[in-house]
Amino acid sequence: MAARGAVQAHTHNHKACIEDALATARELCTERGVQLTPLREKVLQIVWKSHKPVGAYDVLDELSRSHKSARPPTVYRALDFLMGEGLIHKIESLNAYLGCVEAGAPHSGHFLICRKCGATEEIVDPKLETALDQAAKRASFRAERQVVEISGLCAHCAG
Amino acid sequence: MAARGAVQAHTHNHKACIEDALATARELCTERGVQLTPLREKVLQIVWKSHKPVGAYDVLDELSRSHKSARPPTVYRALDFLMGEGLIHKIESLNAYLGCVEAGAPHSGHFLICRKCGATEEIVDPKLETALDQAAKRASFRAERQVVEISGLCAHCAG
DNA sequence: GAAGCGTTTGTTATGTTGTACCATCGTCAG
DNA sequence: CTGACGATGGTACAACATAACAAACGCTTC
Repeated sequence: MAARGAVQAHTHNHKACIEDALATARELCTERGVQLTPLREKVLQIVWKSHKPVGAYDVLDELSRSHKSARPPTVYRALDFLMGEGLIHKIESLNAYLGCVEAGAPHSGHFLICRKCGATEEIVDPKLETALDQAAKRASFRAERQVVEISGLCAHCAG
Repeated sequence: MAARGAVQAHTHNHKACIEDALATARELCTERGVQLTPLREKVLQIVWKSHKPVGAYDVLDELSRSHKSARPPTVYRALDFLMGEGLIHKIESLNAYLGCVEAGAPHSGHFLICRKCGATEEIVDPKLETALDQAAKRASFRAERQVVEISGLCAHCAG
């Protein structure tokens, strides 16, 4: 199995990566007694097609090929479900969605977004978690959700 | 003068706070040889009316009172200018804009957003900066911009 | 003061992202 | 059977943002 949390978008076996994500999603939904319907699974698959965040309307375009009746609410409902189950994240600075590499563990994701190639890596970094918690604590703030999106150039594009 | 970087939205003298921000903006623009026109200054003032992020269309509504010809591009151009000069920040998770408490020092802002009262505090935390830089570095990523938006409950609303 | 230029603003239209709302359909418990 | 619930179908619209071009303004130069 591919290492999680440190996926190298430019070098890994992506087919296995998608399969892995879908299998994990199926397991989690079964455990939780929620329905990963064909529609939802298809949307999850579309989001996982690359390691680049994908817009809701791009999902819609792709989804329309197999689900002619798909409309914006169709997509947003599926995306909301998937986010609720922690299977995807929304990248706020791009208004786009990305498969979660740590599905099952409830968390806000932290992302490195390459502005050149678009590849976006979800990082899991305990030190960063701690620093964020501490920063909130110092301000007497009760943190519930963290949006951390660092954009710049990935190792590949920075050359 | 109010402490910067640790403004307590529920307790401070906000009139002085706005005046201070506008004065700083005027100085900076003069130094830089860019024009803080009446329109731009008015938009800056509107954004600073509270410590809550304000949407572009809310700015438009308010701006329309004095500038009848104001349209969406009017507002977005002013907001773009103000962001370019580092006088305001965009809160990506809310699609809204907030006055910058550290105008003059180029930086990505880090924010604590109360989901109950909406008050949003820009924090300046060197440890957090370092943790973010380190996280990017560990992934061989060349960071250019950081979006850090922590939402939850402020000290006031958490009781 | 007229011509040329860059910056700012006016103006219309449109593109992109996201939701409200109600109808329909299937499944399952009572 | 029927009522409740979750999922999907479908229409319309709200909210956020930009493209493209015209007009006005200040400045310099001749």
